Amino acid sequence: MKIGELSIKSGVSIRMLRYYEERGLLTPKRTASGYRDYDEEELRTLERIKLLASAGMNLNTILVFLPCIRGDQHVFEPCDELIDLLHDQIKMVNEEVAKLSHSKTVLEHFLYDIENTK
Amino acid sequence: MKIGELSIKSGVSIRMLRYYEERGLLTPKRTASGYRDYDEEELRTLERIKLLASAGMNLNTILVFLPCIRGDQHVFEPCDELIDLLHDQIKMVNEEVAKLSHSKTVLEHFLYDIENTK
DNA sequence: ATTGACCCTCACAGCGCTGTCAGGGCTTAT
DNA sequence: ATAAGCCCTGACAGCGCTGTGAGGGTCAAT
Repeated sequence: MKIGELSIKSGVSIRMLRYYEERGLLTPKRTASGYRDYDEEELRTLERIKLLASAGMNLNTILVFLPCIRGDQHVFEPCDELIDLLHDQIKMVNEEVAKLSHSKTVLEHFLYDIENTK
Repeated sequence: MKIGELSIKSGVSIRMLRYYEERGLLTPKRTASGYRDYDEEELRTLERIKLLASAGMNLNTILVFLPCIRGDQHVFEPCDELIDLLHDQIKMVNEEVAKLSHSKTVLEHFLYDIENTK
């Protein structure tokens, strides 16, 4: 399957598909004329990438995490050391949430003040 | 007070103080020799900027919001139209939180799978 | 053979800050 | 007058993607 088709199937832009390849996340074969040629496995990999990205991982992190995940989203053996990475990631998310909840407090405080002033 | 002193007092880097000026958030006087000369009022303004920034506002937003806030963090009259802006901001924060909570779900799902696989 | 739709690579731009460096003046004390 | 320490402007770099454009092949149908 050529890049345009994959892009439509996956909802990932052509630009990004090429970028994923550049970063080593996808490695499609090439046709004689140099066109990228993706197979079904590649599509499944792409779904995994989207999943990991939706968990807030950047591409560097995904790159090390990716080999550890099967298409059905379960993890297999040789990746025990990634538990730490996962905990780090969760910690980052928690910190982000804490920050946002603080932001929200400040904003709501403003709103309260406005309504009590006018 | 010169920029270095303000930087230490406020905890804001010299680079950022100059940037705030460039963006119109601070307007210090100048000495005869061209040095920035900040007064106490400027320091108070800076505290307000920090507060707004901690609420997740970017400088563009702060720029329109700033004139509406007194040093004691209360809002005054002529800024009613900013209620919308505030609601928008809160909405953005809520969306961000929702996104993060989804991320966390995905991550915890991974963790669960790892622990049930090994 | 021509056209249109698709593909290729390379590379610049932009987000919203923030650091850092270069090249140069000012101030104060010795 | 010399040195240390501060200040000035201007400009480039980097984060982590993502879009877009240039310049140029390929493929399928007509």
